[in-house]
Amino acid sequence: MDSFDFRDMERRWSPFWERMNLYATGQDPDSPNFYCLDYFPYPSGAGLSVGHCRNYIPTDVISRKKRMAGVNVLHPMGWDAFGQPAEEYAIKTGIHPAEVTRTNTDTYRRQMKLFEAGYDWSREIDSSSPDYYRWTQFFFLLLFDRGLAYQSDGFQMYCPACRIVLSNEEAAGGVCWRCSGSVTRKRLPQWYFRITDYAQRLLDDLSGLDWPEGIKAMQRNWIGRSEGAEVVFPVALPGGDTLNMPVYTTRIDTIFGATFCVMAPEHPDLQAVTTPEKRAEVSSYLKLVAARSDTDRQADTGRDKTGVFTGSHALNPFTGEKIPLWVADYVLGGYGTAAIMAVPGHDQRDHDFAKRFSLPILEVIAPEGVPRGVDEAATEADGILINSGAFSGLSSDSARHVMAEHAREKGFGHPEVRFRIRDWLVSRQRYWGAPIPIIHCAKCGPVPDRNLPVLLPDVDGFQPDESGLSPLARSTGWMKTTCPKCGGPGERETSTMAGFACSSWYFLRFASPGEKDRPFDPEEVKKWLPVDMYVGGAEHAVMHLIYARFFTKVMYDAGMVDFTEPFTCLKNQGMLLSYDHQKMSKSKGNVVTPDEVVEKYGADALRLYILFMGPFEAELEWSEEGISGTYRFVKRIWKLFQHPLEPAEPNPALQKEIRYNLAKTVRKVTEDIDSFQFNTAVAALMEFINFMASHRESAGSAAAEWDAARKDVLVLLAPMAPFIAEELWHRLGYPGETIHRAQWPVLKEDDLTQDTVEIAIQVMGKLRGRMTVPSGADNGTIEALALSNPRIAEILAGAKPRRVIVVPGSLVNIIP
RNA sequence: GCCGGAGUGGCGGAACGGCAUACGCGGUGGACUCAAAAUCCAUUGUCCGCAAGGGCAUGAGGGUUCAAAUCCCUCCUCCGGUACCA
Repeated sequence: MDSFDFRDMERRWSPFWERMNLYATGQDPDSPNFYCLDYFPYPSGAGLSVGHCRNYIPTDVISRKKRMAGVNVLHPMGWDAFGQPAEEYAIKTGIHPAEVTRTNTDTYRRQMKLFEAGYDWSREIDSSSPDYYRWTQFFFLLLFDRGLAYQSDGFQMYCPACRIVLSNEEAAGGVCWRCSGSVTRKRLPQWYFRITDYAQRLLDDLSGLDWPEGIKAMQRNWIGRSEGAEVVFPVALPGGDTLNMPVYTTRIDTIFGATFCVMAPEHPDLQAVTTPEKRAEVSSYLKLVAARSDTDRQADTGRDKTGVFTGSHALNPFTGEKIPLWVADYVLGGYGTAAIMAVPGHDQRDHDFAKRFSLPILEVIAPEGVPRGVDEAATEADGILINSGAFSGLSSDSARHVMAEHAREKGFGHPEVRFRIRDWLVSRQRYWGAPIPIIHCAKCGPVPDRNLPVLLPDVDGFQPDESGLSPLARSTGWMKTTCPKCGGPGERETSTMAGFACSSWYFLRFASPGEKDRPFDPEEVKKWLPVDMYVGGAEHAVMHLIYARFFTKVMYDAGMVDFTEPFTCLKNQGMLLSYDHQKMSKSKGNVVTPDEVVEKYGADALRLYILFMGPFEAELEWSEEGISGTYRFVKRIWKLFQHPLEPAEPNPALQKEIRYNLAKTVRKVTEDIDSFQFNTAVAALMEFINFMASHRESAGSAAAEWDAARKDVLVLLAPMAPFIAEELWHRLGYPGETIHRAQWPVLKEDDLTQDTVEIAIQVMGKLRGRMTVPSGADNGTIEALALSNPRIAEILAGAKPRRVIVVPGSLVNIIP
């Protein structure tokens, strides 16, 4: 018996498969196509941990199984290579980010090959290469030409630790997505993509996607559609003029209870409405607000509200009453119209504010028709309108329609749908990104530079400085150019694009990665896209996934693709915690690498453990004992397959049992892999191997069945443990160059029928016995057999059962 | 607060109306060994019992059903997301 040596197998088969080009993209025109994609990884200096394997091993298993089922598979890998860490490292060490990136991608690729993640490496892409980023720039211009890219000067989210501006998605919760540090605001001119134009479509199309509910819910929440009304409140200005101040409300039904209005500190008309007497007080309040970070301002919703009276009054167009206009930072500058009507009786935030500053509180909604008083707290529930003039008696729901229409007729408002999502800030004052292909001309304004790629120049240092300008601004030779439109002097835009721009179209590039004259070949894209199976972590619920959906819809509108959603089916792998119950991190020193695991237990054991340890989506913990279990499993298979077949008298019962168990296993493993239940697929294989091991001495009495079982079980095992499957396939002399091109076993339904079945006997729902009956037995026979069972007869003690329920093939329940 | 997801042996988990605890880990006893590792065999929810057998167990409490971990209602805990969005 040969001893088990996984290193020997890995040394032999890895190069063998590479030589035969096993993972090449399928090209059979008669077969269906399947595009299986992993999230575009950023190649960090830390390399891969076993946590990443929870992404890459399952997609590899799916791809292998599809290939064996005769499907053309596209399963590519590439690098989201632009980004801050490489640049930070470059700043520290002076090594060019391109070189850092090359080192890191080499490591990633090597590690992926270590556990035999089977990618078509001939399609590898790198978003930091000019061959790629010229097309990222092309898409920038596509958006620019369609009026979807614009420059604007406003307050941005800014991470002081990373020294970089952030999009709203990247600054969710007032926290930087990369460093988790708190975010401040900075006023800088920036480039935006008009994703808000697509808000409704981004929302509507979610419903048709086979994505985790949680991710869809997060996107709906982020898009944040609300239906309400805009109402104009005229404000008498100190100089005698009138300013029309629109406010947005979802509760126009409460407008008779509006006792004051509030502007956000950022409101553009704040200075105009501030009376001379209040000027000093308002400006010192603005200073106070500016000194507070956004996190302070937003995180603690329970803190005492602050604000200052502007001295002006607004006219409630429904009541004709003049109500004071305040400025307060609980009203946000970036949402709605940056001004609100405050209804303290029916909005708790307004209630808090009114209490603090002794403003009047009115009750205008009676929930379930009964006023309940609003002195202590606001009643936010819907109800019947009271104290609301002609509208009294209406329900909140109908009042919202009636009153918004009323406002429209009278010309002081209209129904309005608003979204929470903001435009996507894409420019970054950083070196290591795709340059924005725009030339600024004093005469023509921003002009597209269509001479792509606009190459990243070499610069002396990559360090961003406090000027808020990109390091590219220091490369004056590069920056100074001529305007493509008028030929006059022009200056290049020195911002680069956020990495999320690169990853918003990469899935298209994989269809035809070598295209020279266009971002992709439409024929190839038609063949492969949308992505059939997209797998990655849940952290990109809003960010990458919403940006990529937006890009796809823009391309659809431009007639470049014929689908509106890029990812048909999405799955999120669960996080893998380390053995100390904490997230793996370099600083905690608890990172487990695939390198050390493969060295000790081999790639097959690692792959099986990652699949077996628990449900694909669940958060799980790495365990050294756990992997020793799958390592033992691999060795058990090895031993079983070394066992010689001793000739013996045929045993039909055993033959049948083997066929039955094999068919059961084929069905279970096939279904479980297809539905991402890898843990139970491995368990089913373990059970079958255990079954075979317990019958190995008598295998000769069912030689044909035994051999068929060995062959099929190897094929079932092949996607999950490719090395041992290949090794044993060759040793046993099964046909074909490789097991990985063997036919996936076909389920033999007939083998699943058995002569007899075991039936559980319950009395009053409690298990009291078992019996074996012919599998075709009808309900009457089963009932009679159950009642005549001695143990059951004893329990019933001669009593005639009131009712008997028979579940064919499973159980019988007797109610005495 | 709101939105998602989850609570099952000592542990990871399986079963998602029909025999709870598959599979694995760990534990215990044994075989092999001078010994250990590796391997193999047996056993392993809990309580009562010598045993046969029985009682109790899927976060808590109700309900539907012949039958509930699974469906419905109320509540608790944990994880993730989000939060002054008018």
